Amino acid sequence: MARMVAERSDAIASLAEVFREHGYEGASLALIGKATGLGKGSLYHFFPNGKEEMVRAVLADIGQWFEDSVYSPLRDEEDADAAIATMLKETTKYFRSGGRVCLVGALAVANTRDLFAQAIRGYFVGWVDALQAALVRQGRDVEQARILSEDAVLAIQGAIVLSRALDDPAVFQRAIDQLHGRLAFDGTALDNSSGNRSF
Amino acid sequence: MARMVAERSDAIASLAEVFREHGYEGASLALIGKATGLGKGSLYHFFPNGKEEMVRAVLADIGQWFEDSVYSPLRDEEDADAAIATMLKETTKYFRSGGRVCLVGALAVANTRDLFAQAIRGYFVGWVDALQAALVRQGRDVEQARILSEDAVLAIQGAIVLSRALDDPAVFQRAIDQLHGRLAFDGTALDNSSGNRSF
DNA sequence: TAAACATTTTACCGAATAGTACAAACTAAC
DNA sequence: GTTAGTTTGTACTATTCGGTAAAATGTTTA
Repeated sequence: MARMVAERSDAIASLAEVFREHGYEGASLALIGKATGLGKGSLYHFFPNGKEEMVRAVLADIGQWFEDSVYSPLRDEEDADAAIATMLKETTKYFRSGGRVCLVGALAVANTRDLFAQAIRGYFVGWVDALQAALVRQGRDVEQARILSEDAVLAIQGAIVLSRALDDPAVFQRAIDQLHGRLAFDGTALDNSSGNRSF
Repeated sequence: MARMVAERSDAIASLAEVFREHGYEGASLALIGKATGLGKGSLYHFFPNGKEEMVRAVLADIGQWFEDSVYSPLRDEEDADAAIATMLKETTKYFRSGGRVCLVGALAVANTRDLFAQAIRGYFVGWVDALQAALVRQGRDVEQARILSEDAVLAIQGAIVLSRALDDPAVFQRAIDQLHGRLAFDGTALDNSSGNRSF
């Protein structure tokens, strides 16, 4: 094997950034080449299927990062509140308080959605499910945990949109603080049985 | 003038749809021509500055619709609760339960954001301010109303993203229902004990 | 060293891109 | 019916697009 100095994985961080900033169609091979420092030949050597394969690699990388840094703690950490706090902290850092776009979210509202539908769905299903698990571990009702976890994930996506639109990171921060309050277990969750039977 | 059948304004609905579906860069003149039924000659006759002017016209049209159908009632309707219910109803219809993307939101997370920054900002500022006014009219604290209205607007944007990602209109609907509960004035708002928890 | 393989450079392709120029066709007013 | 102005079709730029081909260079293994 030749020198492994320039591996496929080395390019992925740059690829992620250029797709985040310019979208799928907006990221031309010229831009990609400039961002990665690789010529077309190298790019097509590492990603024979072109831009589509590059995005898939980026999505896989992003998915792995979230799995390790967010989903896994939410699912497995004993202290559910701590796992949720970690999620909010890591998410804030990752999205740079709304200064950084969520590539998956951006792809979800683009016309290229169908091409990556499975990966996009997996990203969000993983997030919602993991958060739901943590909320249930808090002692919440399964249904309420479902609603609440969907609510939290969409709030983060919306916070990115709004804080970018208003060009104000404080909007993102306030949304995260709101979520902190809404997701923290305050004991009242146990009281509301509202006739739900378990099965 | 020649046949008045084809006026500038007649094309705007089609333009809005094609930009919604394909984004700014993705909407080629070929697609635009097909969607509007106009050739390049006509398009550049009505919009001498090309795609940029088309998007500006679409954004102005969207802004006017929201002003009339949503912001104005929120600001001026005596019954604040009714105005909020109208907002949620009209919004659900407009975005087709998440099946239709918000062009302004999509532009906000695209690289073309800077080009339309003012219009994007105006759209969201108008929304948040109008909703805040309605919430204050309910008797809420100004600060809390601000937080709550930001929270609602970003939730709608996030609901579009998530429901599209999961390809499930029910997600959007649940988010709207949640908002209905959160925005309805239930008297507890005066206690100021909800929301903010220390951590 | 030499063969085997990995990587990169360079030149190239056809198609599609946004935008321009302008003559033809149409419509309304007189 | 003529004229003046509006709208549209067509042909045309110049550039960029994603992608291909293959020779050339580099690296590792034997």
